[in-house]
Amino acid sequence: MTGIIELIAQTTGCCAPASAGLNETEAEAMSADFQVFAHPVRVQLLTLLTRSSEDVCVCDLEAAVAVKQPTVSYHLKLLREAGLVSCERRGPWAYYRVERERLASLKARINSHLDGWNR
Amino acid sequence: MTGIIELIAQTTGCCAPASAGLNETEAEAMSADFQVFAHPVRVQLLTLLTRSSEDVCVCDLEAAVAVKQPTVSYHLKLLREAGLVSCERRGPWAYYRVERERLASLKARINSHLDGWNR
DNA sequence: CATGCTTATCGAATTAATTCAATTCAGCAA
DNA sequence: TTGCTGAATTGAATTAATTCGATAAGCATG
Repeated sequence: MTGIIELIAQTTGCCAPASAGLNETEAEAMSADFQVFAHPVRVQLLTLLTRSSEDVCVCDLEAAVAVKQPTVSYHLKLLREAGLVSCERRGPWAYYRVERERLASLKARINSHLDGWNR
Repeated sequence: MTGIIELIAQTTGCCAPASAGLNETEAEAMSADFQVFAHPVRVQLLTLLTRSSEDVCVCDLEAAVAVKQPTVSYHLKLLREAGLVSCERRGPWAYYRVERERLASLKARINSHLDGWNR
């Protein structure tokens, strides 16, 4: 027997039963993964860090981007909270490095998100 | 002979010459690619569209997400401007579809961004 | 322990992104 | 035309993200 939804769909001439969607929580998790890379300064910082085999001093990071020190610190904090970088103090300086494992798993997750859009 | 920059670096005890960074324009282009997917509603819409072999009526898209019609329209516009979807009017309805080629090339671009962070 | 240096945090302002009621526009039917 | 329906746009408000001056916290040196 035909359900109400389908009947309505027939009546209105549009709107098929229900769609194979993503629930909001999944979608939020996915978009959050992309968010991390959705700002040029974070992209620059991450690029710099991944390209360096040594830990990088914050002053070098600051020198490489076009924003002031507190802003660099802010973006580094976001990257830290995302688990993508970690830091260590050596004397008055702070040295940052990429957490390559964590970055790799985020990349893997993003790849699987992208794969989900193959068809 | 040693340049001023290096001298200063030596003096301060930190800050190496210059770093293998990304220029701002490149970084902006990269982050813009991620931006597209950085909102749950766009992720939901795109998922729905890629999973459907048929064009999808806007009313179906609206039914699948938790925002009102103008908001859906707004996000569809962004996806359209990114070239990822296109639409066609059939009578009073609008039907959307993924532009799979465009989506594929964006995905490829994102993959190459991610690859750039391998080391 | 005062000073200077580097980085993190606070707080407040600015800017950008998102949301939706109201309206407009387009297509269709009477 | 008139009225109806679905979708886009407008405009204004809200919310989120970014920015940076000022300040604090940590460390080393004299």
